[in-house]
Amino acid sequence: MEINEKLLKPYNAKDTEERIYKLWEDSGFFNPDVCIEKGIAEKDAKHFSIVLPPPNVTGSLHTGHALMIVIQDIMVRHARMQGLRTLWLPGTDHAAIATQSKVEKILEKEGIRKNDLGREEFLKRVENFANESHDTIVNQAKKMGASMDWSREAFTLDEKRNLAVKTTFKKMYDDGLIYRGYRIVNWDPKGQTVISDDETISEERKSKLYTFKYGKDFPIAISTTRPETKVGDVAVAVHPEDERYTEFVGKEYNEVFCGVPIHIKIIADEHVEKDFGTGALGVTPAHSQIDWEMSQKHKLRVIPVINEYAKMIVGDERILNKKTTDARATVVEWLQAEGLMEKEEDIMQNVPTAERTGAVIEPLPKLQWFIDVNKKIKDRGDKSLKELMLEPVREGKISIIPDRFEKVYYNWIENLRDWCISRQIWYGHRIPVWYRSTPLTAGKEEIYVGIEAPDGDGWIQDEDTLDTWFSSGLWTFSTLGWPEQTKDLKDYHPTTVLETGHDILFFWIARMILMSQYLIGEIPFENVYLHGMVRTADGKKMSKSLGEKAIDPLDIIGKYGNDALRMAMIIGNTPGNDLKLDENDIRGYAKFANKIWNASRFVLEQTKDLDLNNIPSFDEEDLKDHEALNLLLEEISKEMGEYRFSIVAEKLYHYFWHTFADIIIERSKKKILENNNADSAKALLYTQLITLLKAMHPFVPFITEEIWSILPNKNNLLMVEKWPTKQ
RNA sequence: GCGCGCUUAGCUCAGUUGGUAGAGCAGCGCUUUUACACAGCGAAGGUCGGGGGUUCAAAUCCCUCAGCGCGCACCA
Repeated sequence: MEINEKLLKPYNAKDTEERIYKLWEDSGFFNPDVCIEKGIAEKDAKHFSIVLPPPNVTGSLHTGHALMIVIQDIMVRHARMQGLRTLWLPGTDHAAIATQSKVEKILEKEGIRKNDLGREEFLKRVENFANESHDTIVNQAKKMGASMDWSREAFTLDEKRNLAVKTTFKKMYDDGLIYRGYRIVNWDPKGQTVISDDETISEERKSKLYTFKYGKDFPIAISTTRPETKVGDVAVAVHPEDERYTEFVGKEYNEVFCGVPIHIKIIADEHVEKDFGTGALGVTPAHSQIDWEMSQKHKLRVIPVINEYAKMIVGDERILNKKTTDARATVVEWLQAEGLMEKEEDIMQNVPTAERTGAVIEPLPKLQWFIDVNKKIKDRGDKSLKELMLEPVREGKISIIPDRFEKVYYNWIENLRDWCISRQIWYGHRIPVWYRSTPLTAGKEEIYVGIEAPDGDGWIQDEDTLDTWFSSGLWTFSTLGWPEQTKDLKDYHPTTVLETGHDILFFWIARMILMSQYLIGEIPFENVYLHGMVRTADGKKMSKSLGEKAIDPLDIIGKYGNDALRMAMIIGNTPGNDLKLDENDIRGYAKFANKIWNASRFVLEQTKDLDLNNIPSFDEEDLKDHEALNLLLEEISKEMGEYRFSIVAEKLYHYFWHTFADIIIERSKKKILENNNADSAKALLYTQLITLLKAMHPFVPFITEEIWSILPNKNNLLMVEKWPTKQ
């Protein structure tokens, strides 16, 4: 047999990778049905399934996505080689707010506002953008070598997922878990929508704490950072045990605050901290969460004074229609002029901002849809959603890697409040609720909740859409066909591993556990593997705002090859810890690919006359190395099962280079040249190469598959060979 | 305020039941030997953040302090 001429040239990752991916894709082996049909996996083999955390259709994939694809592809390829029924299900996320605001920004450049277009036309634009992003993403994922079953691809906003969403909404509504309520919510004045608690980020900012009285004769001074909201005050709260103020509790006062008449009652409430400011708190029920709660308890009036654009809606020309920040300056001036201001001090304050738009959150009272996380659910053993989320992790049915995140998870659930799910944006799953008020309903509104629009005239559907995480929460089973009881659902759920970044533990993982436990009464996944954030060499979080410093995964792949990027992302990267990605490392692992290529060339040249049907036995020296590799296989097989990919990759790297290439190949040269146990040496070269190609395949799939394709007596693709065990 | 993580060779990081410190990259020296100069070989480099404790033995367990990072809560 002649040496394949490919081997005579240096390894060219760029040319090879595209060809190899096509080979895999055409083989159909990404689809477990094909694997079963062709005898790669047994029909009754254990399943191994992963749903891809769907990338947002907001553009393209970044290094974070590349990392997630690499880790999952390693798991999936390893499982497939073990003969498991292996499914990796891809998809994309409509990412409601993120995508809509992206398109709004693009339109803005053309001078178009979404209201100019109208809902329908705007949504068309968003869908076009989403489709383009989707195509880019799929293309990129393929370039990254992802062995996903594209035939099962899903989208969080396609028809099937929409049915899942509506079915869920209706069931939750019927069970009394979804309700409509008027209360203080996080309003994003820039995004013009409500957002959930988890979508806010608190930012530390310098701020001024003002201490003053409402009027000259008012007995108590209060402290606040937002004097402009005081036109909506209805009470002053003091601690019940604060002796300074006991005599005033229960008294009521009329004042005119910066031109606005206000009526203030002095109340006692344990929420108040005696030591903060003056120990007295002006209660603004419409614009503060805590004040709202106090107002409910003490039966106080709620007076909204700020609107959705963060502008004042009360007062005279000095403050009316002014932005809150401008109104604040006016009120401060007025307080100073009136001699009411007692103190102005600089403080550091944590201000909640919107995760997506960066705008300062304006707490506003609004009528929104919520999920009740505390209500006991009858057909779930009288447990609440909170308990359903907590239980499987506590009982070890779901294990989180690294396990320190279990504590974080518990802590989040303990502090969890009802989940606000309605959003005032256009792109997303429209809330399946219809309203009607007719003379017959006597001014009261009729409500209909259902999968389809109700019969009859006059019904108007809720304008709002659902929080994007509502549909994401269904992902492990909506992708498998639920609410239909499909074969896939039976075959692949609960999924084996959920692999994602630790930053979406609450957003997504918790919501998936909630939905799965509630809707189908089982866990969504057995294991959660959390990777860290990808950072640049100087420690910055990799993101587009970094511009040139951010590494584009496709650039890197073009330059050094996918296999090199994979090794750089896996070695030295442990779950939960951030990864600093340095181009130098990637360059280093490109050398490794080259080493594999050259060593393989040598082995294939030396063993071309080897009788593969009758491989000679090893001499004593070679037998030792044969057994050393067996030992290594034993170790790494165990470590693969423990998700210790960094260790495995490093061991394989080290063994291939410093044992196989440095020692075994070097020794074989001498033996073959001197014709001293040359057969044994050749046998060892060949068997070790075969074994190492298999073991390395999940980590460096392209180059190993390419070398495999050159081997004389292969019967199939390397990707479906059996994972090597002791021989 | 509560909690978590990190601190190991110049840089980036491994180090899972405690048993004489590991890898990659960079740097240094030598070698163009026919798989590979996208290489090989060799040497150098660390009181494992400080202090204390448990132990025959601690990077590893416990306490404490410090620096950095993160999460949650508060946010008048």
